[in-house]
Amino acid sequence: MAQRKSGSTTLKQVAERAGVSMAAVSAVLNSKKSSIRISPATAELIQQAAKDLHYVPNGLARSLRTNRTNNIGLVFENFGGITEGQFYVELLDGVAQELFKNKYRLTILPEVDRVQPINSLGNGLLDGVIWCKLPQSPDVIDILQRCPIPFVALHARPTEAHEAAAYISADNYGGAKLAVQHLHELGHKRLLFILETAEVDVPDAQARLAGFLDACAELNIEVQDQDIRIWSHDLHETNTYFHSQPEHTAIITWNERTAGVLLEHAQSLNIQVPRDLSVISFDSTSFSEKTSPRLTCIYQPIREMATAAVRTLLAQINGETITQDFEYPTRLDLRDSTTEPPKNRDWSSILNAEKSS
Amino acid sequence: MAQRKSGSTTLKQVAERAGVSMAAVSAVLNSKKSSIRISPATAELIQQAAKDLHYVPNGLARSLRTNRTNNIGLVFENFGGITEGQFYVELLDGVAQELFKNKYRLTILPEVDRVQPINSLGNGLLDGVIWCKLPQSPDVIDILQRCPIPFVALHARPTEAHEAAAYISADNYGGAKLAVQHLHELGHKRLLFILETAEVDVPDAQARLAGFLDACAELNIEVQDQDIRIWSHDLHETNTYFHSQPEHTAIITWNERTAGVLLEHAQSLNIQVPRDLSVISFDSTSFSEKTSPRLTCIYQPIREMATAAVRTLLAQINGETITQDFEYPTRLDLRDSTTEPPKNRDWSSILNAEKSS
DNA sequence: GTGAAAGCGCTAACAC
DNA sequence: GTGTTAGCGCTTTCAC
Repeated sequence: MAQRKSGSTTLKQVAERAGVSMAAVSAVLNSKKSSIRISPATAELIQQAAKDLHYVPNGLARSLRTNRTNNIGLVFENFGGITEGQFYVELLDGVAQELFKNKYRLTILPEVDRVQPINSLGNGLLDGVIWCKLPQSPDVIDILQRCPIPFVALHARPTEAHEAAAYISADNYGGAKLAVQHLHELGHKRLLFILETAEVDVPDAQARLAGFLDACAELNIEVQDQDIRIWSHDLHETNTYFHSQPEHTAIITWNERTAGVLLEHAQSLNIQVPRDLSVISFDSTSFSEKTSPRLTCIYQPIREMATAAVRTLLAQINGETITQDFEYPTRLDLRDSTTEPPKNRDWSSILNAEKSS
Repeated sequence: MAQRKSGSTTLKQVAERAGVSMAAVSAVLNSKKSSIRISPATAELIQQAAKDLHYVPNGLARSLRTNRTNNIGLVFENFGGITEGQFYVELLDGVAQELFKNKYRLTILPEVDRVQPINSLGNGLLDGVIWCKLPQSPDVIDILQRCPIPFVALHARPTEAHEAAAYISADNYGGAKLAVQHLHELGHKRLLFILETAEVDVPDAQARLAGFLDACAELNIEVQDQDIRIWSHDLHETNTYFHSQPEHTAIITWNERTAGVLLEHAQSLNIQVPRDLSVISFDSTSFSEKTSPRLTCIYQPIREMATAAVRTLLAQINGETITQDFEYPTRLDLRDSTTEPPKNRDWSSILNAEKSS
């Protein structure tokens, strides 16, 4: 056994020292509208005793009694894998700040056990849960319906278990459309749409893909099979791609990191963005100001969404049953990585120049 | 009052349904070497009853009883302000992964109340604490000595309250020296050392500054007052600096974000890095591969340090009283942002070219 | 106004 | 081997 927090003083000891009852101590220290009233003199006495003894209330016991923990859980599936980039920093920070402001603590949950999900969610430790990028699989719907505590899905879209949770999402469908429209207005006719292997199943991906396809259909942009790709970005996909001398004049990427990798590769191959190739990404955090060229992006308000998720959750915890969904609008953040399509792009001379250099 | 997790089944109900005692249920479900032994038949019966009732143990009650929460706290002072960049992502992810592997949960703590710090640390909710960038102020030392739970300081150096905690740090002193040596070997004689306003008081900053000064002294590099600056990077410090036509031929920055901002500004002013100016930064995460030019860095093993912090803490929690400190070596990661000092740098022509463009 | 006592759900020591 | 019971530390109802 380790040296434990066993030595700590209890409420009982404070009561004894002050010569009053436990109830009196509890009432004074919680300073709530209690049924009992304490004279200022004894209140002062109690305060002093508590101070003398360095009394600190045990949160476990209090929570057990009150059924309140002031602690909410945040689920990141794949936390370890995809935390690269500004997206998760802003999301996490947004959630944390809003929580702290309201005197709540934040617990990060590892992947929720799909077999015994309730073990993490229903064990009394959490007042509520925010689940990022909630997948739409049947087992998750099952979890939702059996979840005994308030639940908010962030960056996810309503499922069949719609009434069991509130959903906070960005208009990814509309965002993808904006991207296509922007490229269409610039004159692009052949687009590449890239998804990320690790996140191909998240709700945002499906929405963006749908938006891409619909916008292309509306604007008479032809879409072939090879115009939609799923990359892991750890193989030589990019090199292979460029050396296949593709017809695409513009690429829509999954996120800024993905775009960053692409920009790097392009640069090393002597491909100039946006002159030879336009690139547009999702998210639009401070990262997109740091790439060269700066990234044109579809913006989604990551931080606001995080704040909204917390507010919705806390409202639910406080008994408001409105499980209103929110879909945040996206917009185009124009920077320097998109322009008109190249007139006479000659892949071989571009790639040859690279070899000779 | 909200709809609460009150409806959940208790161990008692399971016992009743299985027709056995509570003790039997507890023993079976915890499957520990208990003093009591259960026949396989009744064990099966109990398992079934628990399953039928969707029983999930209440963690609050269990922790209250066992004095164990399987939850550790992570303190980020300034969490909101300085979370930009890869440093915190790697740190956080490193801590989280190692914790999850050991069946611990992670709670993020907002700024610890300096007046009543024990309220967050001694309230029974946490088995231990990791405090990032622990400052060396007297009140913090006081907190340390009164902290009732195991404590590890990450990215911090031993204070007077040395025996009260374990310290995990990188050799920032040596790292700063490496940076100066590298620049010295390239021929630089006038160096600028930049610190960050928000973090000028963290232990790493002091160590780096000391390393910088000592290395310069050893290598006969002159250091004047204006060669050490504290920037907030939200003003026009950089512009003012460059337009003052400084003599420095190389800059050592606080972190990659800082360096990134600097690179951007330089580029917009037509200053070419590293031809006109060498830049070297601390940290060396994946970010430094994405800048243009790629950043030469002093590497510190952020993730390993996070892992070590968790391991040390868990060891302490399990009763090992060794509060061994670790100082991780740093190294130079050579990339493209440093080279020999410019021979005849003409600020006016560089900055004029910018105006005309 | 104040104090005694019940009990949140669980575990572990101790009788059977 | 199995069941009974005493609390962990707190809040809150109910008599005084």
